[in-house]
Amino acid sequence: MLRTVLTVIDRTANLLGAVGLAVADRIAQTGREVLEHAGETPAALVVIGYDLGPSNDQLRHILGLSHPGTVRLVDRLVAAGLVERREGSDRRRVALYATRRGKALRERILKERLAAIRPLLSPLTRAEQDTLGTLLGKLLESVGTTDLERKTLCRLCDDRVCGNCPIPAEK
Amino acid sequence: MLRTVLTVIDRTANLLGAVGLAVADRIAQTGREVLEHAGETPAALVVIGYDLGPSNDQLRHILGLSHPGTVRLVDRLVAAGLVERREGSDRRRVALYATRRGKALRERILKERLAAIRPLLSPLTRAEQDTLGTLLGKLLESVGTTDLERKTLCRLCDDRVCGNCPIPAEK
DNA sequence: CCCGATTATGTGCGCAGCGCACATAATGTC
DNA sequence: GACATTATGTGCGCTGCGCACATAATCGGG
Repeated sequence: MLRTVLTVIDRTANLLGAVGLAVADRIAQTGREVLEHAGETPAALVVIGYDLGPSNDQLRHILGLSHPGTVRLVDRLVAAGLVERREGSDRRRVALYATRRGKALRERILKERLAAIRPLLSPLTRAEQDTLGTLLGKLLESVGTTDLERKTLCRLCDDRVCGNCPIPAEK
Repeated sequence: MLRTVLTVIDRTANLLGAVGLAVADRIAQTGREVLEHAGETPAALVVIGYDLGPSNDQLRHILGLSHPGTVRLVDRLVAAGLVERREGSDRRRVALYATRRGKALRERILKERLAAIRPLLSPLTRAEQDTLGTLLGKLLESVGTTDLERKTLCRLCDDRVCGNCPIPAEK
């Protein structure tokens, strides 16, 4: 009996795993198409594009990369003309800002990402979509305890379509 | 008004994107920890482990990789002693099978994957988890139209906790 | 006020994962 | 039996990333 209950829970977990994989696959593909770069590069552009001028180190923590990996990633974005390094509050820090072109591509990433996910919801009725949204919201609240974790979680989000996203919220 | 409705839908899509990213991150991490290999390598071991002796080419389509990429991936699995190449039905084909060690690691991957996802469901009540499962199931039904797409979708699934998974179902 | 600890960035180097172009072997087809 | 088709494997290079190390700026205590 207990066995059955556990199996049911795990069935849901397994389904969540499959959906998560499908979603991540689609997001990664749009990232490659729009940016011609993979890995955490799209997320980096989204985070930098909030215009808060994050340092290399802040970015690194959000993306969950090593420090050299982050430097090289920014190198690539700079070489592509999408990001520029400005002087930070401190003479050691850099402040990262998206260029005009970078912001335009960032817009496309966010737009295409939503466009890639949206069709997955189409088999559900409006009411079911609402229910799903509520459940996912509840689920997400408990995922990120620290502010950093929540920023990592939302590193590819479009904060304009989602109330109180943690990244731009706290300057 | 229409604007508002669209925003609500996109809010759900955005939340799904965040959850999907969180799930995929966790799955990828367990893959690295267990296997010390990243990318599609864990999925390959899971697919091969169904003991149907897939060819290199069948595997490649499921994983969505190029053919040389798949060969090298299998090379790595063979080098690690997790997979062996046997003679296929045809003298050109290879039939891939997991070794004893490969099967053991595959078990760990599946187990750790579920263990990584399960905590995400904990903020939901049992009833809510049930509802979520139903919604996700409905959503998944429409994702994979072809048999191949469904195999790709389920390439990391534990079919034992999830009724009618398409991969082992059709021999 | 200066000197060591800390913080932040950048570099040399290498490795994993993957794709393109090409080579080779086995099987169908006419 | 010649030729397209199918399936695997190789040479080569590129992207994304981490480790170890170097360097510059700031902080903190004597």
